[in-house]
Amino acid sequence: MKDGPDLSRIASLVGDPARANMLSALMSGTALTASELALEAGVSLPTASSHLAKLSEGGLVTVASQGRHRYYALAGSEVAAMLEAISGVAASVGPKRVRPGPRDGAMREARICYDHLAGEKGVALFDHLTQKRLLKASGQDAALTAKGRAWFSDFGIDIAALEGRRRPLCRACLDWSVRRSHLAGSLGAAALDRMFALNWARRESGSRVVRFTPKGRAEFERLIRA
Amino acid sequence: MKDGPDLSRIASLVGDPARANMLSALMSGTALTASELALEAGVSLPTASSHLAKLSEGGLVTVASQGRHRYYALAGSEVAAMLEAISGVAASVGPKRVRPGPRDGAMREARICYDHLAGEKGVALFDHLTQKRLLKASGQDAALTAKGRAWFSDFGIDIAALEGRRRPLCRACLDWSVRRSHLAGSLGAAALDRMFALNWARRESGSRVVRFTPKGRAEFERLIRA
DNA sequence: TACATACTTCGACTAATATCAAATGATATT
DNA sequence: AATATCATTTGATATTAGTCGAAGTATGTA
Repeated sequence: MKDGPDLSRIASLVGDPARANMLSALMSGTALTASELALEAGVSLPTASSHLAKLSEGGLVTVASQGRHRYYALAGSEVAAMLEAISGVAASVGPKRVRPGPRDGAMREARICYDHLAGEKGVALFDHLTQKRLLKASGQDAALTAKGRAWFSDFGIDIAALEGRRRPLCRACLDWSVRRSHLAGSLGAAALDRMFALNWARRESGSRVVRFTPKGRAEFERLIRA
Repeated sequence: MKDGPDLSRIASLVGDPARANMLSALMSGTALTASELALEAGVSLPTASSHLAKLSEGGLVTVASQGRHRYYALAGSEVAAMLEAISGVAASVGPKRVRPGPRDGAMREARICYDHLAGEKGVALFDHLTQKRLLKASGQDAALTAKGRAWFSDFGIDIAALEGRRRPLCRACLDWSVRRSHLAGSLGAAALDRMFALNWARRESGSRVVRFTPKGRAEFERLIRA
């Protein structure tokens, strides 16, 4: 039938285990060097380089040369959304999860999705926002209400500064672990940054896990109960 | 890192051109036989059969034997949503669309997405519903308001009958051609059925295109202007 | 200039898989 | 029963694509 865009070209890029591992690693939102990605994928440097060339050629990742390093990153939040969608199917038709190890538990509670908070914590925040009518979501689009702007200002986020940019302020991103939405967009990124700044949580190095401090957990609870 | 579910397993299933064509064809929502899918994919019957076995094994399609035919269909709306997400990336990083032929134009205006209406018409309906507060959408989830229930009843849809089933009533599905959401779920399917019953539109055989009649176009306009 | 680090390209090997013809199995029609 | 249709299985082939060692390029450091 040949309708629509070429599915298989994109899908086959994700279809190789080494490349899928690299993309998964890049879901952390941080740009990584070719060596780091090689390690992540468990392949040699030349192999990784070849894969990265394909991903780059295919438009799934971007590359930025900085000195003798080359930093690779996901090409955009659309790519991230696609990866989450595939993860969702993979989880549902699934590999009969043998045993959800402790790492999986932590990932499910809170993790980085590209550059914002995902997992149960992320979904809880999103639910609070929509329920209290601070955020009006419609499909993948979302918009702050007047009350919502005030709420985020109280939280210490300068919304006006974010609105200047090309990137949409609010976005709803579907969560593979919980099957519900969490807040993405520049506001989602800013919210996570703020939590890091407040020392509510910190990133676990070398993974997507976001680990909340006891104090942070309590403060977060208060935030979404208020 | 090996986190989350196995991306590459699912992606590689979509990554073969023959299989991708089959899945695209199944996006029409109708179940198709192995022979039809072989034709669609441009491969021999044995080859198609082998691909279908893989897709079935992988959980992307279901099969129902009926006499000497075996009808294949997408395993669920989750799979359909994933395919749309991949299409979205494919369209955006894109194949530099040479020339959007007439068929592409018709597909963009109105097409079947699994079993509901997609394209500009589908998005227009969804926008109307949320704007008039007939539907409350939050991420991928959506729910009818009281006003919304009345509205759909007026349109001739028995909502109570739909609610009995396991399938969610309302769902927001992201549209690759327009990059916005349209109405999915059992209600989305019922709405499209109703339009067919009212003779507002009919399917173009052998494609996903939904072609509106002049009368149907006018009635549809009135419906979402009211 | 010499040397080290980060990465890519080249070349050869290997493994995986898409492909179809022919045979087999299963179901309907006569 | 005999025959025709639809589909899967088998087996054999060919192409693709992932893999890494070795060599080459580019950038930073001594």
